[in-house]
Amino acid sequence: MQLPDVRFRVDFGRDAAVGPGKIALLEQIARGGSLSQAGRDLHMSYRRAWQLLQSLNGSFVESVAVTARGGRGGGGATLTAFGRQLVRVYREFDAEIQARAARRFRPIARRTRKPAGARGKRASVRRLKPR
Amino acid sequence: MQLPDVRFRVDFGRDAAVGPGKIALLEQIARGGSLSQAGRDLHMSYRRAWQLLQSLNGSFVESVAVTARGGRGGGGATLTAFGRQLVRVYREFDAEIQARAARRFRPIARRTRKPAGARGKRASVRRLKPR
DNA sequence: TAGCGATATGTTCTGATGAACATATCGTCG
DNA sequence: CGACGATATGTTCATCAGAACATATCGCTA
Repeated sequence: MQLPDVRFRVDFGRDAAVGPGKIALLEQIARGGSLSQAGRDLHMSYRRAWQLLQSLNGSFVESVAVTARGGRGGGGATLTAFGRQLVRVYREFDAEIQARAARRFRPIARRTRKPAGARGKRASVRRLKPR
Repeated sequence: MQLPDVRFRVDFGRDAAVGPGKIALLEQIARGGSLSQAGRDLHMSYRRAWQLLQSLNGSFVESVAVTARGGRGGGGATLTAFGRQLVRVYREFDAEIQARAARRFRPIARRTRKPAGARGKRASVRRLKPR
């Protein structure tokens, strides 16, 4: 019996929303100090990473990350205090939600259908979406 | 200051997931007793409604709704007890999440940027995405 | 038994999203 | 000053989900 996983995003009216992708990006920026590096780590194009950050910075009156061009290392990106707060709040909420979902959906989760041949017995491996 | 709205879906391993769309569909089925009618109400094609229901019924060991062809009215669809339970649990969880998000994200929500000209003062109306 | 309304399911078209590619620009350091 | 590494941003291409369209089928009812 595996626990349910809740994927969510928080909408702040009109055109301001935060979901798993943007938060993961911020976390990678915090870790590597670079937007392009974060993009590579998350297997997304630099353009996409840049767009997500643009969206975030445009969603709030305060930026979540600042970027620098040129200089030592060619540039870089750093989270602001507000950006770090956003990540923290999101992760706290995330943890809370997962825990509560596990309890609420227990009776439902135990009635999910097994993926065809998941019962101890190993069945013919069907490869789906072979990319 | 408008409250944040959390959109989420619950993943039960591999290929079983429930989100706002499927739940709304079940609610409409419960209301109208018809799959095609539910599709019209939710502005989705009958095909899509049918596929969502297929997906749901295939996700659990027990069906969430049963359908009938022919007969008085041409047929119909009805939620099972399990289907009603799923909707109930989801909605309870939903309400809980919205309430908790409102508290957690209060400091974030109050820093969202206004959609340009939302401050009492009416500014030049810029029409975005004129459809 | 013919007709109706709803379910069932295949096929095709289309719009949106992201990937991929291509440059331009910036500022420090050797 | 020239090169390097990272940000900044436009353009084009591929991919996929959903819409739209098209039938087939079922079984009560008139």
